[in-house]
Amino acid sequence: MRTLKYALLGLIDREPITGYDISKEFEKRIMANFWHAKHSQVYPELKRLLDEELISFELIIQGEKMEKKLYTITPKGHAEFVDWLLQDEPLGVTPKDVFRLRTFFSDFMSASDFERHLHSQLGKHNFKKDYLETSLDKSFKAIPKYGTKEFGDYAVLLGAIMREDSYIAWLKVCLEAVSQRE
Amino acid sequence: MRTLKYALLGLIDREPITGYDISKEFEKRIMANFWHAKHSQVYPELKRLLDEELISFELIIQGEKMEKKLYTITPKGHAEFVDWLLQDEPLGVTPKDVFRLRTFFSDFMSASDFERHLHSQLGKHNFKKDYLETSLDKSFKAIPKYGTKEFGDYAVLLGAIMREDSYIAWLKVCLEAVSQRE
DNA sequence: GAGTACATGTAATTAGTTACATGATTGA
DNA sequence: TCAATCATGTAACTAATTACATGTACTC
Repeated sequence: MRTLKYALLGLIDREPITGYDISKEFEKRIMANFWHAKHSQVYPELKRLLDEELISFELIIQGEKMEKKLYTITPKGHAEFVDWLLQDEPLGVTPKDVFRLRTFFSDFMSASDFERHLHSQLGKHNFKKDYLETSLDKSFKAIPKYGTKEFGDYAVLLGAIMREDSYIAWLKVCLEAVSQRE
Repeated sequence: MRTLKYALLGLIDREPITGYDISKEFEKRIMANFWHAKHSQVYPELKRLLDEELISFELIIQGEKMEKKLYTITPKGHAEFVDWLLQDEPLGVTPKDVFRLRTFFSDFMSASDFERHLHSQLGKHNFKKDYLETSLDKSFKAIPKYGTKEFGDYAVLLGAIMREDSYIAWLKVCLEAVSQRE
């Protein structure tokens, strides 16, 4: 389906960007909440998009001689991106989740081992939720208007928080059920 | 990380099962809510587990001459599985989500195109949620006790419903925000 | 001067998908 | 007898990760 292709085209369409900054976006910025790719996947894909004439770049010299490539989308690239954006896809496969897999097999664990697992997960998801909520509060004083980049940022960040909330609620229900065994 | 290996070992540890039934479990049964693999990935992995002596099989003749392989876990396989089960892993990467990706880029769409997308997603997730809720109601009259296979089934099914609820709630918030633009 | 972040790539391997391939059984 | 499902596999390809590889710039 080449989804990475469209993730890159969209990012570059937002504003000119380097491969390094694209990788950072996937690793720790807002996009990390719904897509990811290592730099070793990003650079070859950028080369491919260049070959397909969907993007172009300008060489920038940073400091004395360090080169960086600032990528810009071409009209052809923009057209392909918007075309993809409007497509309606069937619901994809449910995402894989190792912790749910462990939960499915929880009858092979003692109750105390499973409780330990649940507390550990709860801690991690609470931490992540707090981080996301702080990001939201810092970045948005009000709900951005639809049609702006900020709206996209806001919507996916809110979605990520709601996803964490739901995961945390599920973990608590599991904890409750385990602790109420006789 | 070879997670598929442990998914297979766990399933086989639950009760002896054929490769065909494992594939069905990943494609449309309860495991599909948190893991998946095509039969073309399952069969080679089963062969590998055989080589590693973690599982063994018994040939069953179905009808006149159709052969099927009923896999059983070995003591070595059980030990490796339980060892994996107790391990605590860091939170993995956030799952990829194409619809969230499209939402992130929603400023490249007209409001009506984005609304159409949201309604389409809403329909799909509502359908899935209804299906999951029906499954839960049909299979469980009461909350199963911890320590049974049924508890694992129940916990992950409940988690899947909560995940759908949360996704639906997010889609509704987005719809609200788009329709309230001036 | 040392450590961290910036910046860009390739190579080897593992994971996963799509397509190819074959044949038996069951129920309408 | 026809279609759906049962049942098992391999081949070719795409996607993604881990490891290798190199060098610059900035801050303390």
